[in-house]
Amino acid sequence: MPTRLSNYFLRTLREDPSDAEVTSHRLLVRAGYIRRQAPGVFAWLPIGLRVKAKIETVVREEMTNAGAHEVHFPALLPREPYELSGRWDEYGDALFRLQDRKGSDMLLAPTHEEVFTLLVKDLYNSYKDLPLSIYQIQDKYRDEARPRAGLLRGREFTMKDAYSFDYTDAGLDESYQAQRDAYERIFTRLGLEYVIVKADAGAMGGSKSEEFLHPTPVGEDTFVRSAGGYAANVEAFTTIAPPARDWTNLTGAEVLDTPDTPTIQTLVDRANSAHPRPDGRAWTAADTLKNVVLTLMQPDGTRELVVIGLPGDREVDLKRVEVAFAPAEIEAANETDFARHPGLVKGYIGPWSAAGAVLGEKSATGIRYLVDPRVVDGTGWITGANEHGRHVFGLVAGRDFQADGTVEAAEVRFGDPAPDGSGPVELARGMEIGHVFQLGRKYAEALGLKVLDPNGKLVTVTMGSYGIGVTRILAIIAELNNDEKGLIWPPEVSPFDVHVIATGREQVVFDTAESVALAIEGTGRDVLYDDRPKVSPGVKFGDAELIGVPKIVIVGRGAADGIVEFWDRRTGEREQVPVAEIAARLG
RNA sequence: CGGGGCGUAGCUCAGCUUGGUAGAGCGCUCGGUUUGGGACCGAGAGGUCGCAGGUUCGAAUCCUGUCGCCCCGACCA
Repeated sequence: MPTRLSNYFLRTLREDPSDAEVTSHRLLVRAGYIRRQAPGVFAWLPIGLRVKAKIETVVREEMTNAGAHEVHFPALLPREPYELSGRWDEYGDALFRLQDRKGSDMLLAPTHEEVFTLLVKDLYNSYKDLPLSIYQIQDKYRDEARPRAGLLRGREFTMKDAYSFDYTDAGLDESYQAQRDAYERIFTRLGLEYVIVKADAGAMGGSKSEEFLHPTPVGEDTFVRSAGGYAANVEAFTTIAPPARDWTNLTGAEVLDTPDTPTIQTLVDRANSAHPRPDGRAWTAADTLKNVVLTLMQPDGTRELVVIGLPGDREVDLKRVEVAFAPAEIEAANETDFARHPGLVKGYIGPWSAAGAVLGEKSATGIRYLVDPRVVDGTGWITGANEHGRHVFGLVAGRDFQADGTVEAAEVRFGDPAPDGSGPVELARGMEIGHVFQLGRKYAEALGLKVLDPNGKLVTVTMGSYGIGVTRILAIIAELNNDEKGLIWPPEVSPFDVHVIATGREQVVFDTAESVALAIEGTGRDVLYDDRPKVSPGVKFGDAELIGVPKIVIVGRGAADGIVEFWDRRTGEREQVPVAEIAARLG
């Protein structure tokens, strides 16, 4: 039977909801697909559920094609597995934690690596059982600091998460590739533009990781790409270190007075006026070495000071720093930190002073000192002399100071060279719609998942994890497919295939509409039939446009003559069609 | 966590500056008319003005506190 609007649980709103800003959120609420329950938490109404199911169908079909089997875990889980993997602590405030009546800690899962691993451990113990790929479509919970943009960034969201289990690295590569291929098919079928970028494996652990980003200015990920085909999340971008230089002909370092120069700009100005370069070229920010003091807060509560040295024309990219020091949290050093290290003179910090090394694990302060990869041996810098109002000029890396290592902390800029030599990169914004990871043995090791290999040896299983944000995809599709009147669904995900409208008061209209709806349904299509009596045509047309089913059939004034109208929601074109031909006309 | 905005009927909002019996449009109910672009007439139902305290003869309105929501930023495997 067609779904009849007269008794469907659907209520459209005439006006935009006041708490919805972004288009997808606004339209999905207004057209009766979802309702907000709490910040970042939404209820799904029947028509919304249909769209969600359509997307899930595409995902399921491609998971099946990739050889993965569907399972379903609870969202509510005990603490223990997450304690064993370390994520109970590492996940921090983003984890929804709760206790049962006995006081046992539980959580609402942000992802399910641990329990999938334990399930396989329970049931499998031979290499003959592998490879294995299993997946679920489940709601995930993350207590985001600031949920926003409706479904695009919620605290509860539906995700397809798949996990692969292999006993060899080559097997993992194959399983990973199968999921990656499936993702390409899924996004292609859904008509979603995507870019595959190298990603940081982050706190998930593991090695190889790629993100599927949908390029959009409202995306919250920044990625870089080169004309030569390199693509990476900025968090995963690696800087090419220039070759080390010979310093034998460089003059010695010299401490000079530079009063009132606490910032790079004031320093460059003062250097040019008071201490011009011998070769006549002006000093620039790139000649200075900026030293930023940060505090690392480890999950176990330990606090460490670290100083990062980078060219003065580069800003620190906090996201990249976070990645570099994960899972530690980064904070700016506070007054207490400076008070504890009188050797650091705020505004004039450098790795060296007339008295010797100031930064580095073997220095007077013992503070770990990491530098940007561009700070190679033989490069000379203007940097703080650890005396108020004084800088050291011509301080040469490798000769005058030693760093404890390099760190990817500097911002990535337009024109920076791609690490694979494929040319300069440009920056763009994208929204993460999928993520594939080679987890390796982190979880299997922590939870003891081993199998006997062909030689009878116990080996730790290697895993992959693969996520797709189902509800986020739904929101992006809505974001991409609409006009000022409402939604316009792509056929593959539309809640219904055809929307039949009966408009008029004569019985023949409703009789005709009824038979047309049934006839169309008879061809295997889902039909939404607006059979509401006493609702004016304007309202029905408006609702149809808002709801966004791409194909609309209007049964009205031509009904008595056996004529109905086909209305293409996307183009707005209308066409008179004899009743007998309408089902065929729908293609 | 920092900055900004907003809490009044189911929805969207006015009223607050300058204190005096709670408003509009839409939606909803009943009766009637109307039916190809959000119709009309008549009669209705519906609100602890976010919450608490204070000032006052009297508070939606002024003061203090508090809670919540939205937006920007920070944060975001």
